[in-house]
Amino acid sequence: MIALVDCNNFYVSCERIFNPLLKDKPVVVLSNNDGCVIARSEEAKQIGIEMGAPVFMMKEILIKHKVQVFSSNYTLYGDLSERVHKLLETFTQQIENYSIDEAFLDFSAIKQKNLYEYGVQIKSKIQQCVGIPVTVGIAPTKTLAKMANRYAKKNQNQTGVYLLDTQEKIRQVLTWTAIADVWGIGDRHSRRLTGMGIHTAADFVDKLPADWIRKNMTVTGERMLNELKGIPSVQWEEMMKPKKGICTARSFGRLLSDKKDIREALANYAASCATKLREQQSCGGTLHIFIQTNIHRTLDKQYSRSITLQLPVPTNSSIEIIKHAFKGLDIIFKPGYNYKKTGVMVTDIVPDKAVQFSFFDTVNRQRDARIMKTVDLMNNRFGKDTVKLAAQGYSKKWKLRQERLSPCYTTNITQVLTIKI
DNA sequence: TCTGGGGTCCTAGGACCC
DNA sequence: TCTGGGGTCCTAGGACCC
Repeated sequence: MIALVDCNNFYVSCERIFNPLLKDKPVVVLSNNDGCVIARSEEAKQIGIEMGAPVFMMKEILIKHKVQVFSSNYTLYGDLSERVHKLLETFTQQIENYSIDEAFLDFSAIKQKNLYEYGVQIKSKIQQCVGIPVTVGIAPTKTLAKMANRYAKKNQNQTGVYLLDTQEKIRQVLTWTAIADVWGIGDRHSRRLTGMGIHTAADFVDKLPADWIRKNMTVTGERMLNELKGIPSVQWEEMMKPKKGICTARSFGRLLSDKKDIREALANYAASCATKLREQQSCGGTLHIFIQTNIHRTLDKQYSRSITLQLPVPTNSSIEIIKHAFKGLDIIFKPGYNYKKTGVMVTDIVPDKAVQFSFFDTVNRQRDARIMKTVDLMNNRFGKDTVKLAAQGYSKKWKLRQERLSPCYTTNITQVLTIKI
C-alpha cells in the first residue's frame, strides 16, 4: 500500500503556526508580486475566493470579510516543508518527496497491521512536532492514494485519514470522484471526456476501451487506467533526480524600460540559476534569455523575444553565466518598451564531474570554482546574497512587490530576536 | 494600477544514417 | 505492376503537475 501525505492549505498553515490569531479566520497567500491568490484557508474558500484569482479583482470581497492577506514567503515555507519531510522519513524508508507540501510513502515494508492507525499516528506526529495539519490517503496505487486523500479532505465526517483497502471502498470513491479531479487529468482532457459522457473516474474505467485511451491519451492515459484499477503503473522516484532544466524568471514589481535596470534584474536571475546548478553539482551548456512586455496592458506596444546561446564549455559559475546572459540581452533588447519580465533558463545540464573541456578555453575554471565555493559557503551561513557580484547591483528597481511579507521566523535569527523584544 | 513561477513527460515529424 | 528496411537524433508543441 502507498500513502499520500498532503499538508492542508500549506502556505496558510505555515503563516498560522507563528500567528495563532489567524486561526478560524479567512487567510490567503499571494503569488510573487502580490498578483494572484495561490493559497486559501477553508474560511477563504467558503466565501468564494477562487484559486489563482487576481488580487485586484478580489479587493472588495477581501475587505468585506476582513481576509488576512500575506505575500508569499518561500524561505519560511521551504524550511517548514523540510521539517515535515524529515519527520515523514521516520515512518518509512521508502519515501518520495513529490512537492513542497506532499510526499508518497511506501507502506509495503511496514509491519503494523492496521494501516489506518498508522496514518493517524503520522498525522498527529506532524501536528505535534511541526504544527502543520495534514491529510493522509492510503491505497494500492499512487493515483488511488491521491484520490483517497482528496476524499478524506472533502468529507467532513472523515478524520483526515482514509484507507482504501477493499474493492467496495475503491468502487465507491471512483464513483464519487469527478473525472476532472483525477490526478493526471487536466483541463483539456476533462472537457473532452465530459463531452463524451465520461463524468466520473468510474465512468473512465467502465466505459472507455483501453485502446481508445492509448490512442487518444498516450501511454500516460493507459497508466492512469491501470492505476485506477489498482495496478501500480506510475514510477516510484525515490531519489531526487538532478534537474534537466533550471529557470529563474520574474515579473518586475513595476514596469521597466531602462536597459540598466533590466540588466541588473537579469544578472540576479542568472546568478540564481548558477547557484541552483551548483547545488545539484551540475553545469549548464545552453542558456536561454528572454524579455517581454506586459501582455495584459493591451494599449502598450508589445514586444517579446528570446535567444538561445550555446556556451563554449558547460559551466555553473555565476561570473560566466552573467557574462553570457548580458551578451544575449544586448542582442534582444529594444529600447522604447515597457518591460514586465525577464528570465534565464539553463538546459543541456551535465554533472560537473563530466564536463567536456575545450582545447581553446581561456577561462580559469579552477580559480572561478574556488571563488564560487567560497561565495556559497558564506551565503549559506550568513544569508542569501551576503556576497554577490557587482553586476547584480543595488538599485533593486526590479524587485518584487511584497507588501505583506511575514518574517522568516525559522531561518533569520536577527528577525526572530527582534520579534521577541 | 494591479494578472506567478517553476517543472516533467510524451508524440509526431523531419533529417539523417547504413 | 512494381518503388527497402531498418535505425537515431532533434525539435516543437501539447498536456500535465504543484
